[in-house]
Amino acid sequence: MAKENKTQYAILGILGFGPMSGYDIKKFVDMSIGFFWNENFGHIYPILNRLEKEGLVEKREVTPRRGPRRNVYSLTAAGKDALIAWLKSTESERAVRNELLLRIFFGNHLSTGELRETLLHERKQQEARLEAFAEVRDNIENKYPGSDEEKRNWLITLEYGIMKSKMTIRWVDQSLKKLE
Amino acid sequence: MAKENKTQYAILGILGFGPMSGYDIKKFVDMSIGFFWNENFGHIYPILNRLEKEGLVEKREVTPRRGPRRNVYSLTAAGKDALIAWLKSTESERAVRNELLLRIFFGNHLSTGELRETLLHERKQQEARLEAFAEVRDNIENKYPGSDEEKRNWLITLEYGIMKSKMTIRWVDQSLKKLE
DNA sequence: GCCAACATGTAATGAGTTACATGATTAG
DNA sequence: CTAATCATGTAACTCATTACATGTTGGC
Repeated sequence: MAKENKTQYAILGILGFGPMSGYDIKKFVDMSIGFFWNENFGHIYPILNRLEKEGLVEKREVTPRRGPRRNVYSLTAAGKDALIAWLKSTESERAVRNELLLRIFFGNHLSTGELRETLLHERKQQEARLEAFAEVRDNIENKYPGSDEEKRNWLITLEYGIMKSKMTIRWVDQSLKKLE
Repeated sequence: MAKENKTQYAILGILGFGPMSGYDIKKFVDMSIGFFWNENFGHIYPILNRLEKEGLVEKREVTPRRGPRRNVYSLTAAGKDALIAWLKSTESERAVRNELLLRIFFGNHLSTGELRETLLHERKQQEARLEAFAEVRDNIENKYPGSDEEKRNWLITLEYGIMKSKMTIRWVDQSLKKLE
């Protein structure tokens, strides 16, 4: 089990909510944690295969009378152990890279107007995110059938997103003042 | 010029402050923008070579009477153009991945105590960052010989770091309350 | 009939990290 | 003398993205 591969932990964690196909996993990511996590098929399918070989997930082929065949995966006991081990570990993220800050840092090559545009573009994006968060909250509170604990944890991650967007907007506004 | 490669833009931007060796570039990153950007030699040297072939930077070999030989690179006109084109562009970052939030989202596999530990560990890290920022500010205000404009932009990026750490600490505290 | 959504997979490529290899100089 | 810092580079590897290939089903 390659330690640095984060996709595998995301997959194990998502299978912790119940058996799913690779296709389902991608949908799950996009619809619930898409605002702070991304995955793609070209990575999900090979890793599901590897996890199966390692005995961390179990494959069951489902061939319905109608519709294409699906591979439904579920967590094994070993898979749950691996998931929990990672959850308890406190390795920090290795790559710290903020492209926006890099652009600002090199901003002396731009005019003040162009720098303002860069900041305002970011502001717009954060405002759009804030609007999207309303929909996520609606999903959690009304459409999601999980336990209170699961909802609480989801809301905590959502709150992080909201606070970060609001903070970024505040930062843009005070930075624009500094450019005057 | 491969579009997705961010290291190349970081290198061009840093050479915008003056001619430097690959070694200098790494030091520069670590000492100034290390809190939001990272680079390593295994990537810097090959990319400097490629940028030279593409005519975006110019190499000058310096062999001092004492000390090892150095390759000092400087921005060409084409290099500056490429830098400015990237600065003006507004492609957003592709990979959005927050490992801490992923752990929280899967937190139903941990006890409340273990979840609290995860949050408190993050809180400690952010407090350490806040202390480190004091040193960065000192660097900017007292040791850095650049223009006022350069200092202002640097301080703006620093302020982002400070606000984000403070926000994260607030988020941890209110999340801990939700776990009670 | 056609497009969107369902469903799985591979191949090519690129980005970035880590380990390794080499050698000079300086400070303690 | 030895450790740290200066200085450059390559090789092996992993992670992730994108494009491609293939086929089904349901709705308009």
